[in-house]
Amino acid sequence: MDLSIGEVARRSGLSVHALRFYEREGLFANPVRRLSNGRRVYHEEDLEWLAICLRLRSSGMSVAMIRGYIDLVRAGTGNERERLELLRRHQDDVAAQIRDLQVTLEVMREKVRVYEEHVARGEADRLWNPSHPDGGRDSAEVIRVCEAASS
Amino acid sequence: MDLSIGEVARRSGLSVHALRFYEREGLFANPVRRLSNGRRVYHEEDLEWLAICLRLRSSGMSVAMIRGYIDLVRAGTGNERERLELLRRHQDDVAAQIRDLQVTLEVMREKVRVYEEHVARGEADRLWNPSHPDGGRDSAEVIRVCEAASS
DNA sequence: GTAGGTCCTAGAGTCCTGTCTAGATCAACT
DNA sequence: AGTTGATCTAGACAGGACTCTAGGACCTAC
Repeated sequence: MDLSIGEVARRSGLSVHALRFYEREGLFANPVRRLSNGRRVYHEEDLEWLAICLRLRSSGMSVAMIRGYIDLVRAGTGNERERLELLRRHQDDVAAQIRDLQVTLEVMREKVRVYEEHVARGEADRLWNPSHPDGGRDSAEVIRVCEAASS
Repeated sequence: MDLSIGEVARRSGLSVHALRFYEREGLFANPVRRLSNGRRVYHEEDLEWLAICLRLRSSGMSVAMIRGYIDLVRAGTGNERERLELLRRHQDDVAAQIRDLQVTLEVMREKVRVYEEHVARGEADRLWNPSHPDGGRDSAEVIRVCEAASS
């Protein structure tokens, strides 16, 4: 049931360096135990916590903020409202990120649509006229087309 | 119609430092023009492009990738397929980010729900017994509760 | 007993994205 | 004339999150 740092690295996707770094930064709730020879010993629950940790990180919570949360947990009972506050703030933050990305996704879809048309038109031009003259179509126009997609 | 760097900073939300930095990094499609005294002159279309730029940045496209795109644009017609490829990749990337954040949001909601219950229970305990004894409820349990929310 | 693989620590290095500083120029008020 | 405020350049500095290095220990297998 004991896991070595290499094992945890393999299963969590973090590097052993990152695991030691996270430990130094105080991101483990229960301090990592050691064998008599100094080697770290992890358990399944550490992997579970790491999975959450990675989710928090990938959703934009900084290492410092995660430590803030863990510090509260370590402080024991009595600060649950604070933890809840922190979690709620991050929840709101994630929701805001999603909204923003959805707008961006629409912008990207529109830009891609415009470019697809442009490329299709280019292909058509080429079919008609294999020497594909530039005919006044320059990069400035394309940029304008791109910008139009954002409005 | 001409805009100073300060004006653009104010309206774009970027700092003047960042604007000069973006220029050095080649993020402007049409090179920024100068007055005879060396000061930069911007126009509305620069602001429009900056708005897109900020969207690309905030959706995780690196400065280097944006430059890659702009380099294609500057190279003129003929590489539209490449640009389209690049835009599509980012579109997919944004879609993936949204999916991931939606999972995270669910996890957060669950954690918040569990904590709300926990806090409510704590309040109830306190009502029953104002000296709020710890009664075996320690931080380890809370962590386990948190982790449970992620499975 | 020695080669290979995993691990340890402390601390240096890297990459990205800005941000800030110093010293100079220029235009506009007072 | 002097002060203020915006701008310029080149380059130093910063912060976040790793990533890597050096030098050493330890275990296993051949």
